[in-house]
Amino acid sequence: LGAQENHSSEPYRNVLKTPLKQAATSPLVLTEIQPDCQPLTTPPKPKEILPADPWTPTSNLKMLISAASPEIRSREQRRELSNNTREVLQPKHCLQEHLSGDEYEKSQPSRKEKSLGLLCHKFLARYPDYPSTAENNFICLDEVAEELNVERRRIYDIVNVLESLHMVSRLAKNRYVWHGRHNLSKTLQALKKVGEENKYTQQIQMIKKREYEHEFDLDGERNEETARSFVSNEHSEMSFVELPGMEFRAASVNSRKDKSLRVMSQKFVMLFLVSTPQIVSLEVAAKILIGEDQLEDLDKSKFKTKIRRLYDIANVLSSLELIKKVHVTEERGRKPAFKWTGPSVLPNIQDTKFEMTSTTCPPPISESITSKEQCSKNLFPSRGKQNFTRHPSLIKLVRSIENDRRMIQSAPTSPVKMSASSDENLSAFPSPMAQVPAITAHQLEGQSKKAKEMKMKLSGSSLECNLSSPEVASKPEPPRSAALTQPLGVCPPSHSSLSPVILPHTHSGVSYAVYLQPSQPHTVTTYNPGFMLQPLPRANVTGIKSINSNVLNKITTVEGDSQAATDDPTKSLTAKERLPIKSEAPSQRCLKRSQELQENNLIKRYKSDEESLDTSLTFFPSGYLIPLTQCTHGNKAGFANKERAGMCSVQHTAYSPAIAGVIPLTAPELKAVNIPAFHITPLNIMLSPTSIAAAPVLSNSCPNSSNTSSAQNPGSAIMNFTLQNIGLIPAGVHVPATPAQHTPASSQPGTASLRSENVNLPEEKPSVSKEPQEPHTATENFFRTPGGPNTVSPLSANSDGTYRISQGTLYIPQRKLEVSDD
DNA sequence: GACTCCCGCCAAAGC
DNA sequence: GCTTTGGCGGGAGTC
Repeated sequence: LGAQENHSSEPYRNVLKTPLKQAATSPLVLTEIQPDCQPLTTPPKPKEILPADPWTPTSNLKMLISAASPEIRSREQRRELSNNTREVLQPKHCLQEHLSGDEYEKSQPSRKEKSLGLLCHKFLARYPDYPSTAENNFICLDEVAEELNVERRRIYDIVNVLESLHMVSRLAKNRYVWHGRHNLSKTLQALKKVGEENKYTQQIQMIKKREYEHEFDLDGERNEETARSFVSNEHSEMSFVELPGMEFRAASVNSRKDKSLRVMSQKFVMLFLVSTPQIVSLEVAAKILIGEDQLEDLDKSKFKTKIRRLYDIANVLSSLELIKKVHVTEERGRKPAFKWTGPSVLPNIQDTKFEMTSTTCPPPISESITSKEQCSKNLFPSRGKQNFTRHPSLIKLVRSIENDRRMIQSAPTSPVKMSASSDENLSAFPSPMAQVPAITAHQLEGQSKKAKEMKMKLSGSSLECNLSSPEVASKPEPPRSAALTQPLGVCPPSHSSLSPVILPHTHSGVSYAVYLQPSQPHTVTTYNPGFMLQPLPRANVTGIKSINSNVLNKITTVEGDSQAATDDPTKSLTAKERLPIKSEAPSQRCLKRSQELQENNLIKRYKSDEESLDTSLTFFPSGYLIPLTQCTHGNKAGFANKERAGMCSVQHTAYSPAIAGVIPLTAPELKAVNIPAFHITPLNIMLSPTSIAAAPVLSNSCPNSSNTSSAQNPGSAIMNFTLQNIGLIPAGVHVPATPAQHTPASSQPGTASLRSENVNLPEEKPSVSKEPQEPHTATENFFRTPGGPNTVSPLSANSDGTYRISQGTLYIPQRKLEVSDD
């Protein structure tokens, strides 16, 4: 068939392009004016023209686009041309015979002229973006293929991608219906949501992390944790995301769904929608798609095939002007990538509403999960299978999150008003879409929701900490003390005047984030030995946030688009969720490499990325919140109660969506990673009593925290005393706390003392404790000397009343900061 | 030599 | 059993 098609179409093609090759207008213009084009006239003999006037790609492009327009030729005319094609077939053959091989070759349209993108342009030119229902929007593949002079196979490529966006839908054999862009916004919203739920952001980060580690892998070892993640998702797959009323009925859709161009297209789009900036390299996309297939698919041929398909998809998406090709320059050179240029997909309004209110009055759970089910069909077909990025240890966390969520939602003070008018998604995804297994969707939702809740709370409680987020920054600044009354605290994602630094525990599991005064050098901690993390400018902070997206990305420039970075303010909030994937198996090697990278102009690159990432939110501003995450560390035992569990869940979600912070890690696993963003130099970290503000954040849930509700220890007392003294909590208000991190401060700007201790380490009093202790939990590991597991480094009191962190390791979500000695 | 991606084989699904 | 779909990868054109 293909041979026949080619055989007959080539002459036709020539007939079409000949009269148009002299068009002077640009392709785009031609596309616009096609409706006014006159019917094709009899083309001059190619023979006469070719020698003297060789076609240029541009002219051919113009010609082909124009030729493809349905307005140019009426159906009768097309039929006539088709007939003419047969008539001229013989002459063409004669031409071929008369022309030399080279000449005939030249007479053929160039490769570019036959590109899928161009073909798609022609295809799209046939139909209005927003067709009226009254119109006859049927598409007959045979007809289209004939009219566009291409094999039907090529039309399938286009249609499949269009199907993924619900711009067309299959009606019957060889027959489709054109929907145009009517469903596009809904589709994109659905895709974005599914993408978020599917943790594509984390997957991207994971891929980048792997790249990073591989690139600098000294011994060639594969990151076991990462590999395991891939394996665990070996059979993970995601089915086609449908919109109500547009479900696929053909068995073929499902039978080949796993590798369908449709599904691939949707996934590809999802990557853009969840990325910040919305630039996705083919390599990363291919790896993610492969990762969802099978681990063994990582072989080169499969990879190449995936890349081919992505090019196919990208060409169509480019024609739709949803993406645009760019290049990202990394350490290893230039890489092809695409930038999203389509419409901004606003956050799910329902979710937004939920975010805004759920902290105190979440909506009924059934309502909140509805859209999830509706927007994705069989997102996770196999409940037993794990999501791509979901580490096994996440399962428990997710469940606890859900339990907590349910509990919260069932609370008597939880009436949530859902704005019907704004809830487009609900109406957008009615019951027909409710095919997503509720549990997982719910779990995922719980995670994302909690993250959002945290964000909202933070934005409201952490003052102006989020300068890079206009929306957040503009919010009224609540009393500082209010932060303490809130169950959760979130680290402001970006540079702020108050940099969270310490997280003292409370018996209820609430820790506190202490922010460094803006005037203070945003020194967070030090890296041993003799290194210190130097604060980076805001842009750099952003870079830090995404050590994944930046450092790991190693993107230095984005060619072809000076505005590579997204600056859509609407993404600010969601960006908070896009925390880098937790370093699952960070190694010292990474740290070294980080330093190397640092020396290799990373800072400079961050600067170059400043613009592009300007609005990106980070969870690691220069003065930092030190989350004591360990909710899952060890287990559920850490969840002394649901409340705590919930808090922890939220924390995890907020600080490190995905697996970050939730995977039980051994001390060795808690090695530093993603450090490259910091400049490390020796320094003490101290906090001035007058320069700190505290916000409650999730506390750690020590596995052995059964005694967390026990009488307060000195650490708690000191913490309360300190908080009261600095006005962070009203006198009389007592924040029960387990002996944990405290926030002693000094008046010495630029330095801060940190303390960390575990409830189970009574000997580690908040004030002074120099007895090394084997870290048992993540919290303990927060301050651990690099020397070994038996070298917990508690704070030590200075003579001036400040506290000092001795050499050790400070863990921040997803990354470790080595604390050096004085 | 790497990047792009057209082309069409051929198998699965549909009818 | 024929037709429709569409996965797939060779290999050519382009950079």
